[in-house]
Amino acid sequence: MLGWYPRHRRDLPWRHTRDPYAIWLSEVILQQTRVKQGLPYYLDFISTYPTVHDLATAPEDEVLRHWQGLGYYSRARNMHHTARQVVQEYDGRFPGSYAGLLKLRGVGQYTAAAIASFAYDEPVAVLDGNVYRVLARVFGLTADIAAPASRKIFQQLADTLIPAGQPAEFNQAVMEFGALQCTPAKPDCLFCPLQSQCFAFQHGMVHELPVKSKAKATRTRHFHYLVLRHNDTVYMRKRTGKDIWQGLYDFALLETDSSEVAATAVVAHVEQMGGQLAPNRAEEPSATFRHVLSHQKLEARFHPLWLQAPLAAEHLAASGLQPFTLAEVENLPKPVLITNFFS
DNA sequence: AAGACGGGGTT
DNA sequence: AACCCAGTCTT
Repeated sequence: MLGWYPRHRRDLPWRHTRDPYAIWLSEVILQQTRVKQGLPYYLDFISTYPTVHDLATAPEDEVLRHWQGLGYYSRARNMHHTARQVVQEYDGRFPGSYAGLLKLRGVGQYTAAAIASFAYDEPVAVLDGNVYRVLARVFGLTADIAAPASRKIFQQLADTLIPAGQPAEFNQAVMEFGALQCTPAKPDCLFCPLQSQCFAFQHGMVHELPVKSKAKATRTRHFHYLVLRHNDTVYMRKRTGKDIWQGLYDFALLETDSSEVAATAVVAHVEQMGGQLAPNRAEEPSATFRHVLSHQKLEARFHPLWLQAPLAAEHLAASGLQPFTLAEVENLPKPVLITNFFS
């Protein structure tokens, strides 16, 4: 690994720093995210918030707006919380050990190991999708990598493999090797330096390893968005609660179990929110927007609805709706589905 | 231990 | 359509 890595490593900005803040930022962004997708976000964040103090003092909406489109938005909310905590309770300095880092919200075993090894040279092995795959193939481990109980098998092995004094180099090497050489599909076994010692290659099991149980099927949800308008105002709502897209803005929502919704149900919902529809301004609902999440399929239709008068303050409070101009909407953090609707 | 949580790229 | 990605948190 240590021979392969210097010859193949990509030149990435977070590889030029030992600053735990910058490393933490990159690692949180890269959780469940490919380097290619995360790189522009990292560059934006590190330039907008060069220090943990800059991030800590930013409003949450602004942080989410910068995160928009990257997905798994709890990462951004947890990251923001941790920045504030580091400033307020840790005097602006990140914990200096794996155990200390693990206490931070949004920092799990992988991220704690990454920061501890990259920034502090602590000899703890990172275990991400790449490392699981490389170890399973090279050593012929058949434990189901989707099962939490399998982690300790891989972690124990990985920890013993770290060469003395080079945890940062080794951890990055294995991940890079998994990302570029020992890929999930069509790994480059022909030119692999581990060919002769790789269990999977020697036993013709490259495509059977790693073993990973399949995820549960996803469900389909039907969204009917009520796009309430009055003159230049559009009403939107910040999503709270335990559903998807916490902290992002969308419209008043009528969720049904089919792609159709009765016009009377739409009117009733508007009136329940204190709205009166303007006469003779009925518009057809949009075509269906399909949006796929990891665990849900969404089918959304947007119903343009013109109000006769602005919504009163008491009704805004009750429904959670807030009035915005289109220019303001631009700066709100929104799910990609909503962004697609506007464009 | 199992589910929830995004969006984009590859095969 | 299935799989995967520099995973973590909640239940």
